Amino acid sequence: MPNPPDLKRESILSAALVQFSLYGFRRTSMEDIAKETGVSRASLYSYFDNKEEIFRGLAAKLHEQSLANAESHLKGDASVGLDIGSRVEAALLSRLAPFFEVVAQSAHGSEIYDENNRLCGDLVLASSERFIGMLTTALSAAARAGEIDLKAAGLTAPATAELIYLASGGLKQGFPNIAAIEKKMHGFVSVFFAGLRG
Amino acid sequence: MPNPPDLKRESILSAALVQFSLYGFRRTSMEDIAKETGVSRASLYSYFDNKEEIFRGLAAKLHEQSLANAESHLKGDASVGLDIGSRVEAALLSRLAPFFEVVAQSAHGSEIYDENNRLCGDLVLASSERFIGMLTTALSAAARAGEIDLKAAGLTAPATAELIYLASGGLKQGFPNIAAIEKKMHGFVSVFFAGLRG
DNA sequence: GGTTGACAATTCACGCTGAGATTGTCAATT
DNA sequence: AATTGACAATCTCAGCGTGAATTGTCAACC
Repeated sequence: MPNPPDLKRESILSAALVQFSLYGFRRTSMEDIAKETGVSRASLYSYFDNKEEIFRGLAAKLHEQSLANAESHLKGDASVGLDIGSRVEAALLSRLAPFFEVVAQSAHGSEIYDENNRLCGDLVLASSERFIGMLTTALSAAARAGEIDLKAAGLTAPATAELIYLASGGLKQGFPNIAAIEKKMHGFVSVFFAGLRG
Repeated sequence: MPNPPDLKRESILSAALVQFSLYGFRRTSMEDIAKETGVSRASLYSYFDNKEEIFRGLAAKLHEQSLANAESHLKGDASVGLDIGSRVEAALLSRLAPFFEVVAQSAHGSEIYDENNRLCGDLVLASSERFIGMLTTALSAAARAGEIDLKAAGLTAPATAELIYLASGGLKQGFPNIAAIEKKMHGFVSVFFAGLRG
C-alpha cells in the first residue's frame, strides 16, 4: 500500500468522478481514469480491486460528504437561531447535492443512476437509513423543545422523518435545475413544518 | 367500424390489461390479446392499428378513469362535510390506483413502466397537467372559502398544487403495498394541510 | 356490415464469428 | 516499496445467418 495512501485514493476518486460524469460508468475505462489521475493504469490496482470498487468508493465518499453536511446543518453548528424547518431544509438540499452534481448534470445520468443502484444499492440504503435516523433525532429534539408537536399530528418522529424524506425525494421529478428544486423544497418545508406546529 | 364499436373496444382493452399485466408489453402477442378477448387476431385490427395503439388506448382509459375519480373526490360529490385535505387525499389515491393495479402488481412492472414512458409520454404529461389543474382549482376554491390560507405560506394555488403532486409522488418509492402508501399519504396530507391553515 | 383464415413481409431470438478493446496480474525498473 | 510496461485472458460488440414467431393485410365468408 502506498504512502500516504489516502491522498492517492482521493486523487483517483476525483479523477474517476470527472470521467464517469463525462462518459458514464461503462464507457469509462481504467485507462481513462489512470490518464486523468496522471498515473499508469496498473497502479490503480494498488488502491482498488477493480472499476466497480472505484465506483463504490466514489459513491461512499459522496454519501459521507452529504451526510456530514446534512448532520452539521441539522445540529446547527455555530449558527444558533435557525429553526428546525430551516435546518431540515438545508439538510435535504445537502442530500440532493450529489444527485445533481453527478446525475442531473451528466449526459449519462440515467446510466450512472442505474449502475449506482446495481453496484451500490447497499450504500444507498444504508445512507438513506442514516439520513432518516439523523432526521428522526433532530425531530425528536425539536419536539422535546416544544418547537413542533408530533403528537397533535398523530405521528412519531421516525414516521415523520420518513415522510419528509420520501416526499422531498418526489420534488426532483423531471430532473429540473437546482434553483427550481430549492424553491420547491423551501415551499414544501415551510408548509410542512407550519403543519407540525399544531 | 363495428357496431356497437365502444363495447368491443372496451372488451379488447380489458383483455389487453389482463395479458399485459401477466406478460408485459413485449411478450404479449396480438394472438394472446385476441384469445383473451375471444375473437380472431385479425379483427383486432378493425379496432386498433397495432399493439402500440392498444397499449395507448388502455393507458388513456386508465387515465380517464383516475382523473374522473379524482375530480369527483375533489368536488365532493354528494358528500358535503369533507374538508379540502380529505378530498385531496382521496384524489391523490385515485391517481395512484392505476399505478398499483398495473405496475406494482405485475411481475413485469418495470417493463410496463418503461414502455408507458416510451409510448405514452404525451398521455402521462397531459394527464399530470390536468390533474394539477384540478388540484389548483380545488385549492383556489378552498382559499376563497377561507379553508386554507395560501398567502400566509407565500404560495400560489398552482405552485401549491404542483408541490402536493410531486411530493405525494415520492411516497410510492420502493413499490410498497397499497396500505403502507395510504398511511403515508394520510400523514403527509394531514400535516401539509394543517400547515396551509395559517 | 362484421368476422375470419390464410398469405407475404417483417421482426425476433439465437448462436456463432472475429477483431478490437479492456481487464487483471505479473516480473522488471526506479 | 511504489510504479510501470507487457502479457494472457477476458469482455464487448457489430455483423451475420437461420428458423420460428409475429405482424399487417387481404379476399372470402357469414
